[in-house]
Amino acid sequence: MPSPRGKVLIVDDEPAIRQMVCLALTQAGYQCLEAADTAEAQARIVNDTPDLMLLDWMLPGMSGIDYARRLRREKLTQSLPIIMLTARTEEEDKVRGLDGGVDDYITKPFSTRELMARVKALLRRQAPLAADSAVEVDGLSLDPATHRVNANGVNLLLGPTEFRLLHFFMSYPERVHTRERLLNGVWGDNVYVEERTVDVHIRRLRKALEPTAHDRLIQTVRGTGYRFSANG
Amino acid sequence: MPSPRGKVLIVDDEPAIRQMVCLALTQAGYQCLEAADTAEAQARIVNDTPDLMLLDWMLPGMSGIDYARRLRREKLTQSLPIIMLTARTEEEDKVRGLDGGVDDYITKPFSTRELMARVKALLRRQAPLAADSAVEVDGLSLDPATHRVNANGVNLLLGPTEFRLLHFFMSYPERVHTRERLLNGVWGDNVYVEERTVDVHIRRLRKALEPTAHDRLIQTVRGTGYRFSANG
DNA sequence: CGTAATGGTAACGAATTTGTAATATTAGTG
DNA sequence: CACTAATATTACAAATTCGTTACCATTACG
Repeated sequence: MPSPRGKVLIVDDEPAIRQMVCLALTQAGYQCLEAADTAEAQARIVNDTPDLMLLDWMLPGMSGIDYARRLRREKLTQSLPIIMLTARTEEEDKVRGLDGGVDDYITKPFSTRELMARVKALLRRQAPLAADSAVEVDGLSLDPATHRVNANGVNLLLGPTEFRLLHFFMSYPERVHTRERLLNGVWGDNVYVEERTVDVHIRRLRKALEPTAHDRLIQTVRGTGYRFSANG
Repeated sequence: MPSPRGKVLIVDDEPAIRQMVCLALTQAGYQCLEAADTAEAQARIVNDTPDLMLLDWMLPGMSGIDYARRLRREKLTQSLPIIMLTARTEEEDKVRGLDGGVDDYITKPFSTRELMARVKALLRRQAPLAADSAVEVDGLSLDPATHRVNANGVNLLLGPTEFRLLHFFMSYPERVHTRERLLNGVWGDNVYVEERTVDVHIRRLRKALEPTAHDRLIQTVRGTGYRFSANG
């Protein structure tokens, strides 16, 4: 099952299109919000703070271009990524000149694959860059760029979750983390997993660190959670 | 007044488009060259050595795609970054399969903002890999200039995609590359191809490197992607 | 025009990973 | 020293990820 990646608002007066787009978005792991006109869109923006907007060029009342312009003027929506949906029948020249600060265009009819690619690309461009600098504690080093863990020169092999868990620990050492905090930081915010599952992955991480005795860095804080610390 | 950042050649038979693009490029500090067809383009390339080319998909005489292919075969233009301008009215399926010798695609209508972003991104990204210098790792050498791969003195035969894939790997060794990253770097941005396709080409590259056991350099990083590394 | 390359996708099985439950062990407390 | 709550460990089935092959479409080339 895909994990949530972001909220996308589709603004289009045709229910069929909204439905199709939403289905594709949902299957790709995005949360989908719908609006049939600019008034609804405005409400969605205020209440649900979408991460990206798909905006139809033609809308009843106010045109998509005019709406995009207005959004660019408002502080709240100034940096909201917008992908404009244009109909092929529109004159290309018309659309071209009316660039209202839109980030990308998609021309109908479009394939869901193309739509997904553009949504993904735009969201990534927007997302803050993940700090992937290497961390090192007490002879144990982890490098996100090469995805390698090294203990006193020996290469250690970790599973994906153990790798993320260790990365989290090494990024925030010397601090007690509750299981809930670990679940949020390592598994993701909206993931439902039993808290006991953390214990199991702690076990797996410890076992992986055993060969070089670095499992001592992971300490149990009874009644609270776990801590990663170089000090006994 | 912005300082010159590079020479960009726009090849399009519509004067209006050339003019619009050139205006935007000039304002952004690039030097702009124009060509209405492939003959003019050829002259510009020889005389002015542009750093990047914007190439219309449809041109009188020879199509942009065919021209791009030819450029890829010529030594002089082999590594000239190309952004293809495609009209959405073209069948999408046609465009999709077309050889990835092209570095990026932009679909008309496009915003000048998008165009600038892609030009900038491509020029910046091109810098490190643009060097035609040969790469060598652990007895395996690849020479972009002669388009040859050599393993312990034995000449290896790779398909075009496998060659680019290996080139990318050897240019950025040790780092993990997600499938998405590989698609962007090897196939070109904005090309809609399934991520699993990467697996297949990894397989083909591995098979090609098997005779000299250099397939060991390509490592799977489960849950993330692939890595090219001389270290176990 | 036919034949060989080449490229992308689907599909199936193998290997790995993951979450949960069941069981064992430990630490804290009176 | 027992008793309890919290954590550790193990086992296992479900889910995911990857390797591999086969297949079809397209292109290059004789």
